[in-house]
Amino acid sequence: MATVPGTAPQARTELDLLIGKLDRLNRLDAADLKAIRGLPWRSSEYRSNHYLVREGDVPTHCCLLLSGYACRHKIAGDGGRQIVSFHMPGDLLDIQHLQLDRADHNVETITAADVAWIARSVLRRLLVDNPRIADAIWRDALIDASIFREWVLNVGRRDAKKRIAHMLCEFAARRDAAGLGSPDFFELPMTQEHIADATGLTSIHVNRMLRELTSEGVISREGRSVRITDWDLMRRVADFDPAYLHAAA
Amino acid sequence: MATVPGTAPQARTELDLLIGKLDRLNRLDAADLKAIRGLPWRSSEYRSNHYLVREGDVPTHCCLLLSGYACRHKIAGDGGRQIVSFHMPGDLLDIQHLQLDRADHNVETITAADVAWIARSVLRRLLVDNPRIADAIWRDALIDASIFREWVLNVGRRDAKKRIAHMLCEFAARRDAAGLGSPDFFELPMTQEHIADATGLTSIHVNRMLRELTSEGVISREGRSVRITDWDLMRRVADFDPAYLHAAA
DNA sequence: CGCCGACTTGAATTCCTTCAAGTACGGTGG
DNA sequence: CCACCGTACTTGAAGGAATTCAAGTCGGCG
Repeated sequence: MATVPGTAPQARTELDLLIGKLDRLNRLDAADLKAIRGLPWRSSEYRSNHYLVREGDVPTHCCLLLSGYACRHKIAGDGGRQIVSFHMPGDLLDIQHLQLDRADHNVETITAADVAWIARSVLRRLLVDNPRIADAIWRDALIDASIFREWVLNVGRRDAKKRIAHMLCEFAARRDAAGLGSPDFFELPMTQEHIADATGLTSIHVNRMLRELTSEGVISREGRSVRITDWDLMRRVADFDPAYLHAAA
Repeated sequence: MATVPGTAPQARTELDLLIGKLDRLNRLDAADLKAIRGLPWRSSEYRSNHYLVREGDVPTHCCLLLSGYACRHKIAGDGGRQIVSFHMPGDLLDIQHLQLDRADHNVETITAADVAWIARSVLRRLLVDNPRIADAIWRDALIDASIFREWVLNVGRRDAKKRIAHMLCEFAARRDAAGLGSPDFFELPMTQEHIADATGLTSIHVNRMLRELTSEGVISREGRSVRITDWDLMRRVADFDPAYLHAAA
């Protein structure tokens, strides 16, 4: 878990994913880029299944995922886990802590991951001084909320196969929009248990449904790699309409 | 559906609920109050089950609920409806349209309601000019997102009785926090079908679970009025912890 | 080479849905 | 005033999607 102070500008290509994302949300100018690149932050490496934030924490820093994958989740009274979002490199994991003092959910790595920590106060100042960045980040937070709404629909009103297919579509579409690779073929970072906890199912049933999606020719699999063999069919099976992601046209 | 231009300050007690809510989220000063009271808006009355915003719309105005109740919902491909939030007087119903151009869900009245419409551009200017108001509104939006996360958990990982009980707890707690009345006894504005569509169940099963909650002495009912007879038991049955509402201590 | 986590498969069970009636209530018009 | 109607609510029985329980396989790693 080496800690690297980020000082030299040329060492900060890690921020390029975030900058690209914010620029897509709201066109940034040179001053904005300079402000982001000048942010003081320190990064740490973590193994898979490491808690970055725990429910109840009073965070002093916000975290940015530089590499690897993470999720946010809540634990029910009976111990059941509900994953509420998946995250990929370039995502801010807990931007709500700019305004809310206490964490209402957990943030945990799924794979090994590099995370940049930025002080809350520094980030707040950045937003006050750079309205374009502020707008971009608020848009990001509001899209986050839109995704939660779609997840409520997914878990509340779709059957198991559609839920899983929809989750795969969303992962592919967001990955594509973030410039992280093709939406047709990709390696899933999450286990079938992660998928189960995100879709409100058991991992056993996820396994069966993935099998069915495969046998029906919607996807093909090799290990954790997935190929969406028929996107047209997939969209129908998953009831997937990417409008809720509010990705730039 | 009479339309009343809001011009005379003394006619604007309708805004007091919103002002109270924002002040609770982030202490406002006299200038803030003046700015809010000076907002140009027009209000309309609507019957129950009236669409205020439709998925796909490009809204020019944001709406504020002055009286009555409303919900936001999405429709699945098979026609199933998923309600993603309930709203009460004083709530801004679609603040995300400050930043996002296209509605990703519907907003519909549950009861007869008075709604104030405020132009997007006017609201944006208000937030730029009044940072305290901006912070309050962003906090509100982030709490909204927190509630969505809890709903994902509710629908994904709790059984039918817990889901319904949790929804009742949330309604009571938010109503109480907004100063709209006691959390122990209240009239539900929504039908059992609304409850079903919010919890991912059928109205038939909602009916049976309400019956069970009643026979177990957790609640008592008369028409649509509900009394929570044993809050301690209710919290346990519902797996309810109000921390996610981020209500001021 | 043996162990552990992730994945796979089958059978029994359960919670919730679907289907099918029927009741209660408020509003409307004859 | 009351018959009529529509909406919301209630109840029972049958069916089904997903869970639970129980084994067992596969692959990577110490």
